Amino acid sequence: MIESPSINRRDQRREAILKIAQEVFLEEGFAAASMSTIAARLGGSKGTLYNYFKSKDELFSTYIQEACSRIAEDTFDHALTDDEPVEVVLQKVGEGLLSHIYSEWAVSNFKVLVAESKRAPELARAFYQAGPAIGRERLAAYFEQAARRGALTVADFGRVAEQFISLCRGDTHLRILLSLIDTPSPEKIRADVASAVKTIMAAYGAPNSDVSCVKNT
Amino acid sequence: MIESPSINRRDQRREAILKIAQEVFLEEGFAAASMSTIAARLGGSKGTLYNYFKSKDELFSTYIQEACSRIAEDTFDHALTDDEPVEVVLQKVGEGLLSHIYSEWAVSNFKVLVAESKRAPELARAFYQAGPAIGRERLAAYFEQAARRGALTVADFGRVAEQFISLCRGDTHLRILLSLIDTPSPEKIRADVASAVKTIMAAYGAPNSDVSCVKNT
Amino acid sequence: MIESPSINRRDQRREAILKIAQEVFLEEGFAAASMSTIAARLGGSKGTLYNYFKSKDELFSTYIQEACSRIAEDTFDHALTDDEPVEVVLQKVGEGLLSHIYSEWAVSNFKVLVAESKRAPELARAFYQAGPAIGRERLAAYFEQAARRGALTVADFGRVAEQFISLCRGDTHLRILLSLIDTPSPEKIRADVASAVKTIMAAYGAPNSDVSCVKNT
Amino acid sequence: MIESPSINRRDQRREAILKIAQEVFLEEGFAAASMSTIAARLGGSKGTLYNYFKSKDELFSTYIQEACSRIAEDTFDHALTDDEPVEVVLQKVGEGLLSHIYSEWAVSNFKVLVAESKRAPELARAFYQAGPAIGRERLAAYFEQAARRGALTVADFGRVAEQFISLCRGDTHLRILLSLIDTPSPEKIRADVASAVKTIMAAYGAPNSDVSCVKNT
DNA sequence: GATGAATGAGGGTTCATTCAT
DNA sequence: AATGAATGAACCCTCATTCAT
Repeated sequence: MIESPSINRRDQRREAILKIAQEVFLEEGFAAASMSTIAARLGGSKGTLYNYFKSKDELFSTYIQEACSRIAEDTFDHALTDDEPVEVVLQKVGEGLLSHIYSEWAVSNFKVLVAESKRAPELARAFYQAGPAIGRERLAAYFEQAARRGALTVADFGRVAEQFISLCRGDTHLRILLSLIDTPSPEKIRADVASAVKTIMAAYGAPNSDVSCVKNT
Repeated sequence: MIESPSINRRDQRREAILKIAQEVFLEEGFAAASMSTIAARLGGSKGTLYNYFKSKDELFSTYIQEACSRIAEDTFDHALTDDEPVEVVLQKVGEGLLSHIYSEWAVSNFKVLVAESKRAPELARAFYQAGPAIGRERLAAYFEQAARRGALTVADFGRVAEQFISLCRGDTHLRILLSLIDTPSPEKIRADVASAVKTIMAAYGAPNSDVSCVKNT
Repeated sequence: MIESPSINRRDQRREAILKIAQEVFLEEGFAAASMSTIAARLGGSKGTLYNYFKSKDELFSTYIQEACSRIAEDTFDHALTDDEPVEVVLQKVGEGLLSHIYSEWAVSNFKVLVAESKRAPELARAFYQAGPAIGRERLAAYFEQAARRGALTVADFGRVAEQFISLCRGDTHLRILLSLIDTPSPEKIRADVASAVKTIMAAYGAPNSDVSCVKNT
Repeated sequence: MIESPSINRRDQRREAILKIAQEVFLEEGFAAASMSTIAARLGGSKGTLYNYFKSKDELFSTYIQEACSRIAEDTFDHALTDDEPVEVVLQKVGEGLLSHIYSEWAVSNFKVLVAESKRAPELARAFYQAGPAIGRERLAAYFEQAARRGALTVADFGRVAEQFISLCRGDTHLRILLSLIDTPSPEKIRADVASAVKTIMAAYGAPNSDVSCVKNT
């Protein structure tokens, strides 16, 4: 019934190592991060690291994969409801999205992935599948429903989903990646998203909808 | 009046070093690039490198700065003319823009900058100012003119410029940064831009314009 | 009278460890063999190894000593009979000897001993006493008997025994030690021994003997 | 005309490194020898070693190859003359041979080669070709000439050459390889060779020869 | 100005060994 | 008796940097 405590202990240690490793990788990037640094911060010896992970590469890739699984958490789902006007839904979704991808963790993560993408494209792919790809698909599905309801006049749902997300990110994401600005304030995020929503609605909103709002329900 | 020839020689050598350094940095990234590799490719000795650049860091930052100055080349100017319909102009501009930022050189460059942005944010800033910022300003100026002419109903020119560029990049830029895809084909670029143009025109095109095209000229 | 079963168990485990250790030492040599490898193959933990053997050195030396005791098995005795002509006896003995010292096990063993002889000469001595020395003595005793019978004209029995063995080994042993050839075929062994026998008989055979000397050929 | 002194210097340094490396390899064997040890004994840094040799393996293999070329020095040629009786020639040759292969250098060398022969059989082969193989061939050629002169009744020259060498080595070589005895005294060598010569002559000496054959015994 | 030998700190990794459980 | 996590020293190797020539 009860898991062997030793297994628990081992898992805990492993998690602790991964946590430290994540910190160091995020701070310094893969190449500059050293196993010595990680071990020192862990308060353990380098040998211990190698008891849990075969190599620096494996440690890195394990961390990335765990990170990916964390990304998939539903940034979208709870917001993607037909109960509210499209603008409202998009605003919520957009804000949630930006809050997530602008978080310090996600940004550092992304930078590391970009830096190592040539060396380890499969990690980058895993990240993309777990994150951006899923988000876009869900949003596209929402657009499809909205179009069926007549709330939007959209033909290529995937494309418009991509466009909405791109509009939300705008230049800001780029500037964050380049460390030119810090995490934007909620107000800035709200404004950027509002702007994106306005453009999308202007382009694809149902023309006869007074307030571009779904009437039913 | 005449520069001492020895100084000329020195400059030439310096340029040669920078050229090689650029190649190596682009291929391997800052951390993985080694002074030995650069010297070997140069056909010179490591000592020589240090005669021209105090350190690896200085060599890197010099290269980035030179790269930035090359970015500012007018991707936009020749296309940004009032002589053609807005859609046509935007299509041209968008294609030119994407061709540029999707070029192998620009992509590698950008990756390196992202990877090193924490270590050297001033380089990233220089890049941003020399590249994206200028492009956006010029496009904004064009939108302003177009709005004055009545060809567009745009209030915040800078914002729409940003939106247009973001729409052009879409997800593709992201996937390139992650090494998930290679440089897109001209057809793909054309289609992406066309999509962006359509959206922008749908959102901001002058309503009474039949073909959303400026009539004069 | 009866050994405690726990002690039996302990001995069995100890033997199992030695068996695995032998395999690994033979395959990889002392330096390259690691306690981790041995433990892994054993299906146990490294800690267990240290419960049975104080150190890697002790494990190694125990294995060598056990190996030595196995060497002494009578390669010679059954063949060393006065019932047959000297040539026949020598041929049999020589073939038995070479088959033994050319076996994979003996070769690997010998290589390891040579490699580690400086570090642990007492092991090498144990091996030599248990193997080559005994073999030579028995052969010398046989020569003595043969000489008494008049079948051979030998004065220094030990010397001739040594010579016969050396002739049998020839260059082949050397080449095996250097991994230049694999275990020779029985035909090759037979021929080498025949050659050695012929030389020994030519040098030491009783000239007028029609008892101890094969007539044909 | 004059070699660049810098090249000379480099070569000298390289030779110095090889010399030290040889010492360490001979003392400790390949596996146990460490680059740190070599560097320390050299009075230089590890980095320097790697400026001259790409890896420990390359350093080792270079040393072995240089050692091989040193082996080929004519142990035999000057002695292999037809001007003297066969016994005398063989005695000289045998003593020269044993002096050489029993030298501390050759013994250690051989041990190292045996230890590493699995890992690097090509080195072992190079050694064998440069040393034992050549020696045997030269001796075989001498036997052929002697047989033509009627001084010996030998059919298979190569075989007898091998036999003579094996007889010379006897058990002594084995015991040296196992570190059971030190380099034998000249007297011991002389006696061992004499014994080998006697056996060979007894077996293959021309019976009626009064020139090349010892009469007594 | 150019060289390239030399350095030494630090990289990732392995391994015999210990010890609490 | 058995485990296996932890250690830390040592391993081979790389690299930015210096300096005498």
